[in-house]
Amino acid sequence: MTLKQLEACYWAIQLGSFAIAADRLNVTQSTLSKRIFELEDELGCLLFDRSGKRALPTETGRRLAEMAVQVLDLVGEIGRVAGRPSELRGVCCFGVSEMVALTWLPKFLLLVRERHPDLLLRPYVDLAGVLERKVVRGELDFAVAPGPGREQDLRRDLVKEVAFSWMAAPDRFPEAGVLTPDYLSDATVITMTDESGLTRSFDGWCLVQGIRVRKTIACNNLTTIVGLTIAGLGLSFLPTAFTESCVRNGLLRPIESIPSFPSLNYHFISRLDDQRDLVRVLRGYINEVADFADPILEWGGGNMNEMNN
Amino acid sequence: MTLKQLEACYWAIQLGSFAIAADRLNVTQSTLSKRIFELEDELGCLLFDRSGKRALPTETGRRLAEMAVQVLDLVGEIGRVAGRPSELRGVCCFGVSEMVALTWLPKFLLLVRERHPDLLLRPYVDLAGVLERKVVRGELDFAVAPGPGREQDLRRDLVKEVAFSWMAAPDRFPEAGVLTPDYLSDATVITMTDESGLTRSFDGWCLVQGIRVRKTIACNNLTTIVGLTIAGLGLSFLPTAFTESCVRNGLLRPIESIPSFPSLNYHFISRLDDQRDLVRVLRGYINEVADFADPILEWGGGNMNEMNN
DNA sequence: ACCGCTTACGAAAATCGTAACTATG
DNA sequence: CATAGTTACGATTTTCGTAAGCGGT
Repeated sequence: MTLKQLEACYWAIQLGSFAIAADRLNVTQSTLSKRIFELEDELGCLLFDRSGKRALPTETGRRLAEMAVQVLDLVGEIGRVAGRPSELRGVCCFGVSEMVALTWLPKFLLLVRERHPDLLLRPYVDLAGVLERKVVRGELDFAVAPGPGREQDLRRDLVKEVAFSWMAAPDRFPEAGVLTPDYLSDATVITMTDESGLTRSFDGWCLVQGIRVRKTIACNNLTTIVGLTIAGLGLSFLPTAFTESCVRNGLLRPIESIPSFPSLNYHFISRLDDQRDLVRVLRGYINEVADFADPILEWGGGNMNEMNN
Repeated sequence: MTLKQLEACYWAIQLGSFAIAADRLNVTQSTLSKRIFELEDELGCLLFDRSGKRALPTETGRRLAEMAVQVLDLVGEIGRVAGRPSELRGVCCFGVSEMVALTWLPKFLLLVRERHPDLLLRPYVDLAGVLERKVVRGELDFAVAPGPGREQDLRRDLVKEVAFSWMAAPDRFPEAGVLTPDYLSDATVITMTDESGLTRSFDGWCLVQGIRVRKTIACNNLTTIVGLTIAGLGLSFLPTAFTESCVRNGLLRPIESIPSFPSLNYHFISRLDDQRDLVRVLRGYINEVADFADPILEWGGGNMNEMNN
């Protein structure tokens, strides 16, 4: 019996698929299949029922997985206790919301490349809801996205509270004005599409305030929304820090609202059953970079100004 | 990190010697040394201090061993839960007292050879005290010997209570006599040597009875003692079952004593920290054969009778 | 000089991935 | 016919034992 076999069996059961488990362990499906077979062979009992299309774990398999995770946890702890510098290798697929991609991600990638040269990172940018589902399925190792999410059974660690505020092109909103529910119900609001954490937050806010917004433009791309807002197509709620340069350059004006738009908590989202060093270490790095990273975009180039008529 | 590495580190620390640990794991010292080095290399810290002659575990090494044993126990349990038939392989060195060697051992060896053809057994016959020390040192995987022993830190599982009685050649003791302390203090008693469990029991018995035996012949070989007793050189206390054929053939006569000689508990002796399947399974077999095995020797050949003058 | 551990090296075995294959829905 | 898992097979890698080496007592 080897640790690799136990690992293979455990993840195959947790993720419900040989293929996804193989991906996660950075081996081919053939290798994973063989490891599981070896384990079955040694134990002399079937761990999976292969009669159907998918391989379903048997009762024995499930019991084994429960014990296997204890073994794997212990082994991970041994490494930690011995003060191993956690040299991560292989491929790590993870998800980020667009705000994260445009602010924390670059520093994060630099940090990881510096500390773990043999780890290949594959960031995947999408809306929070999509990311969460992919983490649940095991297609992503983790995600950084605004919460609260819809999926249960995910571990969420607060990374940072991100302040949002309403924004508009300066000529679209009275200089000293305050955004009231009344005004809002008549204005065009540019939101992200449904799966987005921002939109979820917005919907909740409207519900609580009793506001019904009539005209919305929904777009799945935050950068585009900023562009549309700068172009004067409507109001939007945007991360304050993220749009700081726009405000500084006079492209956007933050608008006070009553009540103010709530800040949004960004989380490091991972599977509850995922005790891997990979996840633990990268979680730490995300926290590290979230405190300092600035947006990578400088808004306010010539073209933008030309659009802004 | 592999299970083999953890196993190597654990036993090297428990047994205090690479060489003995290697023996126990059925690998060469070179292999064990390399496994430990690989582990140290991966963890990036020393597990042993090699400055002296022996390799002494470092603090980190000791902590690792504590966690490693948990891992190994769990893995063993996984095998058990999955209903593995425990195919034992390699070499197993174990000790038996002479009584055991001449009664239970043959059936035990047959049983093991039948159920585990790939396991090579190396029985080693010696006195209980010697066996115990070798188990402590790790030179023997286990021993079957009469208790109570001297060594602490050994696990003792009762195998069987063995009845003893005083024996003498028929013409050396009055037919209907009863052995009294008085008589005993004047008679020649044939005992085993000091390290023997029988002798320990005898010494204890004398102490409690307040008997001081003046003339003793001490021999380290039970079969020889039987022969000496048959030859009429003195009294001895022998396992009742073991000498049954002698009594039947008129070579020995059991002598009632007041108080009677206590029975002796034979134990399966193993290290407290030894959770291996090997030990667990063989312990079961010993219990199995101890209930049925008869002595392999038939006493009473012609030569013996000639001696008995 | 002996004992205990390490190193060097070659043989044997295991591991792993590509690609072809089978079965299910 | 697309998806999920298995099998075949060859190449790389790992593992292991022999034998020599090395340092400490």
